Amino acid sequence: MRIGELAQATGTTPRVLRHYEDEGLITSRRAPNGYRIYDEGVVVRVRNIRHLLAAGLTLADVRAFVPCLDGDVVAAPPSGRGIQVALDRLAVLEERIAVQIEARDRLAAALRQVVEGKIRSVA
Amino acid sequence: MRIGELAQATGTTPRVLRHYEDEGLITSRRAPNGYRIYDEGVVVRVRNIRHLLAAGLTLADVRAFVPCLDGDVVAAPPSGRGIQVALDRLAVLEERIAVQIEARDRLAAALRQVVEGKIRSVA
DNA sequence: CTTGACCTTGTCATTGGCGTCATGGTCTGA
DNA sequence: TCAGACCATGACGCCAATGACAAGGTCAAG
Repeated sequence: MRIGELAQATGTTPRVLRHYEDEGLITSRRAPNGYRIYDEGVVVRVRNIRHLLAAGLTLADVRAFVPCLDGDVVAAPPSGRGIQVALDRLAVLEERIAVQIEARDRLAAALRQVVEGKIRSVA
Repeated sequence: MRIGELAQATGTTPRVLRHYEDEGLITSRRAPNGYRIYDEGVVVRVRNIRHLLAAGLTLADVRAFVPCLDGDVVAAPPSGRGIQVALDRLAVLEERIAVQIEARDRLAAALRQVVEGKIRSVA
């Protein structure tokens, strides 16, 4: 299949697929005219990449999963290194969430005070 | 006071303060030699900016608070527009947090499955 | 007079995953 | 044979708040 078809099949864009290739996450053969040609299996591979991204990993993280991207990510477990990367990323996510929650609470608290002050001053 | 002193007094850097000035959040007089000169009050102002940033607002958001940055942010309530901006930003924060939590849960769930699979296959 | 600590403006780099041109080759159907 | 749909590479834009330079002026102390 060609890049446009793969894009449609995976809900992405040609731009995205070329980017993944630049990043070494997928590969392609070339037709005589230079067009990229993909095997059917790449569909699963791209979907797995999208799953990992949706789970909060970065493309760099995903590279650690390259060896097992062609199967079901869950069924075909990643290497120990892949798991380690995932655990690290999980920690990063937790940290980011904690920071944002703190920020939200600060903002909400300040806002509450302000609004209450306004209410009191009006009442 | 000069920029270096203000930076120290507010726990920032000269770079940051010039940026805030470019963004119209603080002002300064100039000494004959071109150096920026700040009033004491600017210290509070910068601290308030930092508070708002720490609360997850952007510099653009902070601009809506400019009129009330010289007092205690909580004691001197912002304009209705300021409150609206803060509320909008709060919604953005909530949304971002929700997305990240979802991502974290997905990753954690996938990881749990993988690890359990590994354990079962070993046991 | 010189070192060195301070200040000035201006500009590029960073982080991430793409979107969006710009420019040009390739192929297909009417 | 010509439009129009597809493909190629390459490079800049974005969002945000700085960090990190470069190249230069200013001033106090030794």
